[in-house]
Amino acid sequence: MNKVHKDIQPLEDSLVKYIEQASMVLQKFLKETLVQAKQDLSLDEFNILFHLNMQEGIPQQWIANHLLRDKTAIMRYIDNLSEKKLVKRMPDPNDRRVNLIFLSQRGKDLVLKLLPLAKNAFQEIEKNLDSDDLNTTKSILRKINKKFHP
Amino acid sequence: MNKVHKDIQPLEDSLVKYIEQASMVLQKFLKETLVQAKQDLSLDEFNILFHLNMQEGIPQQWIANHLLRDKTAIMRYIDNLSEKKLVKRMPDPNDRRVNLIFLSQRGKDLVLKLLPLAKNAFQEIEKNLDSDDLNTTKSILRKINKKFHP
DNA sequence: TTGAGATAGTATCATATGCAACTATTATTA
DNA sequence: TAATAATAGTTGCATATGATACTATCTCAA
Repeated sequence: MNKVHKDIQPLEDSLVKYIEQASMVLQKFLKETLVQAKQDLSLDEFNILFHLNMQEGIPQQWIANHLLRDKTAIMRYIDNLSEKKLVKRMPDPNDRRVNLIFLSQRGKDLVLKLLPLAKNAFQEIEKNLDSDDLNTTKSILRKINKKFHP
Repeated sequence: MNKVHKDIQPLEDSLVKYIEQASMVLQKFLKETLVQAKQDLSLDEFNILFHLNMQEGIPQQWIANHLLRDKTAIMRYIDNLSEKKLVKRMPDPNDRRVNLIFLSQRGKDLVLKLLPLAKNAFQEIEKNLDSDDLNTTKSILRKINKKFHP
């Protein structure tokens, strides 16, 4: 663990690497938060519930695009959430191919219960970081996201 | 897809969300780059090869810590890379529990071949982004990574 | 209006991944 | 020193995930 080739070192200091690392450590942190809250939910399921709290009646495919996941994965998450009576599928009257996903009352209650936890976790992440720098970071990441997922 | 609850909207604009998204779109982009290069390598395997090019003779556990993956995953990657004769395991003379991983000549050649591709991809990602802002972003992400993975 | 192609959701399969248990070895401490 | 704990690597198992192919429905153009 000694020899270091300097001409390759720059890849180590790359934005990509930092993003990947941050993504992983934050996922672990958020997973632990969910475990501590004793919720048997994956991060994606959690995410779906929060989306539904903002926008009810969205098609599975829309969720898949938004979360950048395969639609089969979304399908299974909705299956699980549905079994837990947290969401329900309703046929779209305008397009019979589509299921619109809605939160059940139980789902709404759960989101309201988890919201403070999520906010705490998010605040914990941004704590002690300069707010101008945070905005710069968000702006850069937004640009990257738009560029590669227009 | 119409009603939006404003009090929850802030979670949408969170740093975490941007990081997760960026991580996903960049992973997809880099995977495609690897596919186009006709290399049957996972991103993690690719990553391991690059690490080894900088620091030869590292234990599997060290790679696992550094890449934030389970050691069993690393084990399997090393198995694969080993079958492809890109790396070799050597017993650590100072600690007989440890395997030190080395690049083979074949592995070194492959890294040298892939290095320009990686650099291109990385430049493509950072293209048209203000370099001061990029540095700010890296700094913020470094702080987050250090905080959650000390 | 009809037929080709696109799209949403689903089922199936192969693979990837993480967890827990196990072995061999090393470190710690009583 | 002897006994206990910790660590690296491995194996097996359960689950997660993505690719593919399929059905039903819709869109669009000839």
